[in-house]
Amino acid sequence: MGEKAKIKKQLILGKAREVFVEKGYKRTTMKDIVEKSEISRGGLYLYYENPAQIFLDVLKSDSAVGEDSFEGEIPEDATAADILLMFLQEEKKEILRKKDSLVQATYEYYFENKPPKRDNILKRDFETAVAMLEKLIASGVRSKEFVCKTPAEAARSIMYTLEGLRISAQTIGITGDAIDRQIYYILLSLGVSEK
Amino acid sequence: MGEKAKIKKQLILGKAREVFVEKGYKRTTMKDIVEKSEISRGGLYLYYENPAQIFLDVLKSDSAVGEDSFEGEIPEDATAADILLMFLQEEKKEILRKKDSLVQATYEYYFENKPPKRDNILKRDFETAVAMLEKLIASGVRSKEFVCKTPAEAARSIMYTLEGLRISAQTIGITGDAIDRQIYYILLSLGVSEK
Amino acid sequence: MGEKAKIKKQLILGKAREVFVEKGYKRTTMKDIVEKSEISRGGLYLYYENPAQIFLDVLKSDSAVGEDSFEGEIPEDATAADILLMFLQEEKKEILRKKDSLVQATYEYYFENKPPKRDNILKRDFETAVAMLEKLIASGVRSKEFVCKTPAEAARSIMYTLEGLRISAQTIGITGDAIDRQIYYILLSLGVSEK
Amino acid sequence: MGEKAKIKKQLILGKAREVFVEKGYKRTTMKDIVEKSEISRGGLYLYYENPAQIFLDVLKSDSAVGEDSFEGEIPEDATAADILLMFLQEEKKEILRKKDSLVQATYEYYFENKPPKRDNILKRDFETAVAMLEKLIASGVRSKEFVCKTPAEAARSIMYTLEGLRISAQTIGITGDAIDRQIYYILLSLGVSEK
DNA sequence: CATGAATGAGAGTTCATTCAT
DNA sequence: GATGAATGAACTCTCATTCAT
Repeated sequence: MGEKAKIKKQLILGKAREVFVEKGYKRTTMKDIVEKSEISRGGLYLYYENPAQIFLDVLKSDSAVGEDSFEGEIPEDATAADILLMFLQEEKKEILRKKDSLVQATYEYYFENKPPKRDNILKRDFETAVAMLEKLIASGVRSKEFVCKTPAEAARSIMYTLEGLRISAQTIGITGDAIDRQIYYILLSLGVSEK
Repeated sequence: MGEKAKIKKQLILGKAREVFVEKGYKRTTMKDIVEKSEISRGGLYLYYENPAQIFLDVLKSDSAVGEDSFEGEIPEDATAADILLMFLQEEKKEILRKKDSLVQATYEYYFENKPPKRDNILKRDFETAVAMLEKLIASGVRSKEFVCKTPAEAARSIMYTLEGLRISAQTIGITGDAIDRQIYYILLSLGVSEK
Repeated sequence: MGEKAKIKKQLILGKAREVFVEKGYKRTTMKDIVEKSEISRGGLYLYYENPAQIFLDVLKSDSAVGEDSFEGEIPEDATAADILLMFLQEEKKEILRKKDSLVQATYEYYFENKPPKRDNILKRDFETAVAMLEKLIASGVRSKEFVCKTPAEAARSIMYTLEGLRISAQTIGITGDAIDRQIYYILLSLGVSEK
Repeated sequence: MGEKAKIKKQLILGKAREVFVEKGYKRTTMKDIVEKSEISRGGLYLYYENPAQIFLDVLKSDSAVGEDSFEGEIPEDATAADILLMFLQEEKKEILRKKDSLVQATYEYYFENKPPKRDNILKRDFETAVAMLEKLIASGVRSKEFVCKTPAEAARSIMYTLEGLRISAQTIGITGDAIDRQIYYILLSLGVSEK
């Protein structure tokens, strides 16, 4: 029944995700998930021992989804600057998308459950993105599109800026324009002049 | 009366701050604050109606403290780059300081209590810092220390990066070295070469 | 499930009734009911959201009980005066019965929860009794037992008098004799002379 | 300082009355009275040991007011029927007057604090009114206005009816018309035909 | 006498978790 | 495996009452 269990878990996860998106992590109760999933109270415990476990699984499945969603859409002849711009604009959309976002819940979760070093999905995703950006920048430097002595730090800087924008969107609020200006500044810092 | 009440509020605030630092915002209960403050259950309600009110006051008093703490220490002959570096290193210390930090609680609070536009202390502090940095950068440009076409965006970029580092410290963890490298990259972006 | 729930509700209702009888409406706490019912604190909330809901259900079940309890006992050959007397003496018993009476709690409930027009059980019961009395008096008039030009008002007058006796029993106290004298006066007013 | 104390008590009583009228007996808290009276929390306890004592005093002062308020207004040449009608119409007004009425609070008080036999103000007032009515009816009988064999019971019947109307006004609601019809029925029962 | 800050018992309510069926 | 009724600890908040000033 490992098969059946997986299907059930998927079902729970999907519904739980909706709840987490809507209410964040802390405000979500087992009851909420039980009601959304149309599963029995006891049934939930057959698959998950506590709310944290559920959330972690939601996060995992989300992380898996995010990975390949980007790659496919890149045109053959795209320049490094094109790709970077695409990436940043994708991030912009996600930052502005308040609804249907796990951002808040994720932060909340990590506030409560301090980094278990390994198995820190957030960190893995972050590092993956950094590595990708670094390669991209390095390639842009090679093709003379970018000017950058430290692609590794540039990549990290971009990621921290995005992270800063993301959290700011949740707390102090942020406009699309403000993000655009930051995107512009990032490209500027890499020596890209015209837009 | 008003005087005494203020003193009592200060006392409660101090203790409440400790609790918020330790447990974050959501996990903190009135009971926690009551116990720490060595005040009676009902007594707390004489001064504050709910945890949100207490937290906001803690935040306010913290914001007030932060404001003037920096100014005094700047040497007369400090260059713009010196000052910027000092500011960034101050921030570094604060980012790394897990204990005695309200960061987490603050984010949690703003997750729950969405932007009251005005009176958003976080935003006000952010904008104040941006304005200060912008002036600093502009002055650095004038003195030929910095190269920067868009001081406003540069200032914001620095602030978003710091915000990204701050939240990362709470979620995926971060080292002092990593922050140093970002500081270095910021200066680099402003055209400062030797360190 | 629905079946079991109903049985449990009945059980709670029975115990809650005891508490309401003993302590009235306002002084009754959820805790009281919980303790009497030998149910858990949270358990009660599975069936009822607040004390008002419980009380209303107690009232409903009581109202249902009262309805048919009277009819069956009337002898075939009873005259209108006989029946009226029987009714009044039944009421007398109830008025004097301090213990096992929901009267006080009922009044208290309706003080707090002002007339929801429909669904006002008290009113419904009152009007039902008025209608019954009116028919009875009219029939008595036809059979020359009673003299009454306004059976509708006579019926209401009887009911208001009973209500007055009932509340007086709870506040200023009342004796069986006093009620008897009022019963006598009622019959007298309807032109019934010998007793 | 017995004099000063009395003045203070009067002040408290007046304000407390307002609160009791507005919120009833049980829902009224010491806090409410303190706030309305603009007296200190501790100060209240200097004069009254508990809410019951305050209410009883309010009731007493009210009872004193009611006593003489009626007598003065009777015209010299009024017949017994005139006076009775005046009395009943006065009562009607009071019954309909939901606001500015201590009725509910009074019932609530007597529910909680069972009749101390002596010193039952409610009873005393009731009996006073009964005695007055009895005299009135007897006088009416002598002047051939009324037909009544048992003025004592007639008087009591009127009072119970009024009591019934009063409580009904608070629970199931009642219209002015309905009261009028009862007044009409009372007069009819006393053999008064034209109105 | 008078004050009002402080107390603490106790009310209502919620929720993660268990366990008999 | 699956259910959902039941549990009880924990939380928020209120209020009569006290007592140092």
